[in-house]
Amino acid sequence: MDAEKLLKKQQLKVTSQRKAIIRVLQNTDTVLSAHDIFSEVIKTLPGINFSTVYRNLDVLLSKGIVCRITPESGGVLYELRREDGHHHHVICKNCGASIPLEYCPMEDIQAKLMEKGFTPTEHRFEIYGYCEKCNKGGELNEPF
Amino acid sequence: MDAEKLLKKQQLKVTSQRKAIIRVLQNTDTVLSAHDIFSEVIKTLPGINFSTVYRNLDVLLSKGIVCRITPESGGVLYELRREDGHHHHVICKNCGASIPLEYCPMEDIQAKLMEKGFTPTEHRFEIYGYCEKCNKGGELNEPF
DNA sequence: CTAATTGCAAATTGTTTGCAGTTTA
DNA sequence: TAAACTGCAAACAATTTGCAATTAG
Repeated sequence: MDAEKLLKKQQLKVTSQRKAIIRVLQNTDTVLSAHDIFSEVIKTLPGINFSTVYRNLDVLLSKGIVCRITPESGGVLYELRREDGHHHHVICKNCGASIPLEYCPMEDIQAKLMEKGFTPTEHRFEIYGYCEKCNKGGELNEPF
Repeated sequence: MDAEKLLKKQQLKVTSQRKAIIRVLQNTDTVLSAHDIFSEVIKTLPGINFSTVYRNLDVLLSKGIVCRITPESGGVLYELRREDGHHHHVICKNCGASIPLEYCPMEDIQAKLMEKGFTPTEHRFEIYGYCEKCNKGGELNEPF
């Protein structure tokens, strides 16, 4: 779905800034920091401000258009949320590649938790490591 | 194990600040922010500085004495690392209670990832919700 | 005694806010 | 044209740093 449609669907005003941010996220299969996004967007929209990027990532997040990833090492990363249901991430520590994972561990333990009187509302499951490409050839970056 | 032994075992100098920080973590079963820890430690060690707390949390982390939790909602939380092997956390969003979980989802998919050429190095699995106590009675805090 | 550690103050980073002008629906 | 959105500059919170004095081994 293109940027404009995504925005309209969520009843958000269609601005050039929002379209640009979404396009950046659409044109990559890696997770990006707010800074990454800003420095990409500014190429096509030289006037844009950092606060606009932050504000829009927040609204996109609240509307479920993007999702947020917070690696143990710190920092906050974003990616476009896939429309096809709940899933988790496998993320390459070298190139940032984000691979969706269908498997969800909650199914296996939901019942057990409820038994103990704990009511789960959210969970996160993320896997970090090296993707096929980065495994093999060459130098590693370790950006996070 | 008492604070002093923990430090000696990791070949760290035993200072009153480090002992105090570890004791705070030992005397709770909830996850704590750096700020929480600081305001607790300062009660017994009035002169301690925030930077000392941060620096020491870093060394304790690197030595595996504490572990770090970063909820999706932001912020960084710490708790004493349990000695008994790998485990994950179930955390109450109301009172911060941290319940260890023996179950680890990696076993179930490790092989599948390797097949795809992905080499996992780390992972995280955290569950958030409400513990038995908070489920029932009373007002909720939602501190994170 | 020497290297590690601490307190202090200042710097830095990442993010958020108020406001006045601009744009979208 | 009203409400939403943006740029700007300033504020902010959390964390880090350099340095001189202190302390543990």
